Amino acid sequence: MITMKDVAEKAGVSVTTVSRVLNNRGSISEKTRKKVFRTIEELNYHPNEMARSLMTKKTHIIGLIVPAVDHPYFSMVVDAVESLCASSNYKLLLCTSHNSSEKELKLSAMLRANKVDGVIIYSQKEDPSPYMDYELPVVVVDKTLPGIPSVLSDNYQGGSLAAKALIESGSKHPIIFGFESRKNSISERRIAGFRDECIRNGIEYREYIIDNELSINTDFKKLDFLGCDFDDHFIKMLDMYPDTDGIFTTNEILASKILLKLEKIGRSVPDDVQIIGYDGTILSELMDLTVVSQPTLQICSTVLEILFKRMENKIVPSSTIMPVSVIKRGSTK
Amino acid sequence: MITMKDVAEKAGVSVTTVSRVLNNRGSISEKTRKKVFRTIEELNYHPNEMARSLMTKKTHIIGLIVPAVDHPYFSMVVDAVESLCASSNYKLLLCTSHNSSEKELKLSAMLRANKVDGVIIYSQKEDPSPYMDYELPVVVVDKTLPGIPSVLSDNYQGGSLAAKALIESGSKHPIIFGFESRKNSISERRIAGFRDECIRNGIEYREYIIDNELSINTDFKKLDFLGCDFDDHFIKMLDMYPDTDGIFTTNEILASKILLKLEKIGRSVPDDVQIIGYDGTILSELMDLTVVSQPTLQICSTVLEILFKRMENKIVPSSTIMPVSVIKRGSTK
DNA sequence: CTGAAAGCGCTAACAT
DNA sequence: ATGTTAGCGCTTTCAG
Repeated sequence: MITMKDVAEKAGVSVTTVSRVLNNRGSISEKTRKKVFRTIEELNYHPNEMARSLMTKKTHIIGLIVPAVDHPYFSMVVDAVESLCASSNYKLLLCTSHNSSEKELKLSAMLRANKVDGVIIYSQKEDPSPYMDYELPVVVVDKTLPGIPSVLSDNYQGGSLAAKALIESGSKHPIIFGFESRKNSISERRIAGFRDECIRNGIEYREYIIDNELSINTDFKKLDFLGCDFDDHFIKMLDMYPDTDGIFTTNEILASKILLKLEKIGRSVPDDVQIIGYDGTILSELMDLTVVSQPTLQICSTVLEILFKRMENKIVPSSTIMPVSVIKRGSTK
Repeated sequence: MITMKDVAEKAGVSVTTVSRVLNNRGSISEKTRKKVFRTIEELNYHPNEMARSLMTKKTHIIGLIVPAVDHPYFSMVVDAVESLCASSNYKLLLCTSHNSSEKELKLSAMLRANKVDGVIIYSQKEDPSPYMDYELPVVVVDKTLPGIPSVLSDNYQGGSLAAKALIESGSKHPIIFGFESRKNSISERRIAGFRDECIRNGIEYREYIIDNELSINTDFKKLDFLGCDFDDHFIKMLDMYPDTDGIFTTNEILASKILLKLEKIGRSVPDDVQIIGYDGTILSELMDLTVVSQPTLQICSTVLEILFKRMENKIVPSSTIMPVSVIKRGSTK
């Protein structure tokens, strides 16, 4: 392995000079600069960023913890964060927590040990204490954690917009179908928004919520919970509320499943039943699904903006809420 | 920031001893070990992995370059690689090349500078020379590059299986619809397999290939090429071949678009026209699409296996081909 | 069983 | 304009 020392010796200068040439610091005669660059070429030398980091105490690496990458929404998030990092000359160390709070803790410790410059977490934790004396700038997303800056989209508004969209396009008996309503979760806010909007419009509020420890993200591929799979739950719901003519789900995957299932049992979408999902990834586009769309790119760029500010010890908002919007497609009238 | 020196001083031992305790090397009296661990706790000390890497010359980081994360197939890949890395105690530095050969080059140089232990590339390059004197172990995926170990799925077989599936379920006039047939590309192999299988079965080979510099991955969200969008091309194809009763596309996104489009223009799937896509991500599952499915997890684990071997300077196969299979769903009979 | 000293590859005062 | 020296936080001989 070629080091700066090798270059210095071969070029007949000191390592400091080589360092100066490379970092464009101080003043160097054009002659030595040329010579150094030539030797660098000849030796095919590449500076060691790790060694540099050890001195500068900056790795230019951002750590990102998401529940899974293999999920349309988070793949969008990861893509956005990576692109934004790259354009600010940062690199991305990517971790998946698989919705495990313990894994998240281990990963954040690992990121600290690896001296990343900042961390973004789609957190599972309810307890902020591990991040209080964490030493590293952190931003949590899709959740508020006391004392930690957070960025969320307006989930309450999302639920409300969904109800409004359904009602405005003629649904008399809308229902929300989904899972997980832990206090303070994003699902819970979406549900609340939906409920309140129904009530405001004088429409009976209906829900079919599968209260499950496994959230959608853990096992979104199976969608199999409490020993009872999606089909069973869905049929059960239709039995309970046979006059259902509008369904809101707190994510797109479930909405897609429902779309398919309804067609299979001979109920037409959107004429018979309307569907509105949540997220706004490529999936909803390809399925022609009406959705509440999150401004993912803007969310991520806000997150990074805040993280970068925190890295410079600037004051940042303790919480930032981004507005959502409805994208109307073929699953609603 | 707490360093080993702080721990050593407070515990009244040398840094060597602290290092030994941490790495479980040499022999340490139970008493000092206890004392050191206690001090570490008290001081909330966390070893600096960067500094350690500088000595050990191992970062335990793997670099991965994919065209995009925001794509169902690659999000699956990234998820698989990350999980496999994590279970081998490696971390993942994720990069996107956006199908640019120059970006790929810059990224691979960056990864080398950051002293990752190995690199996995979904490469865009035709020229292997940058990776010949790269110093780092590399594995390329979905492409062969002379002199660089590669892992691919059997794209020819995939095309052939697609044709076979279509023909066996009654298609008399199958066609392949897609883009990019650059020599040696994976699409080209899929097309070749499809063509040969048609010929073997005495069926007229038909294709509608949009030969485009922009590959599917670059702009898969728009699917808009040569100033002519998907709809135009698709309608043009149906005009050219009105008796089409089976369509094979070299990816799932296109297949999904086609599925929707056919329904819109009143042609029923699979009764009127059958569709078979390629990849086998969550998308095909949700769209109830028959596909040629890649064994993504196995591919990724093979890639890592080879990479780890290369990192130990073991001999590895120059190329490994994995078999694909058809998953039958609702878009074929 | 423990410590002193050297050094990983680089940057940053401080000289000259 | 350039070199000398002293580290960054850690591991690793080599002594004792």
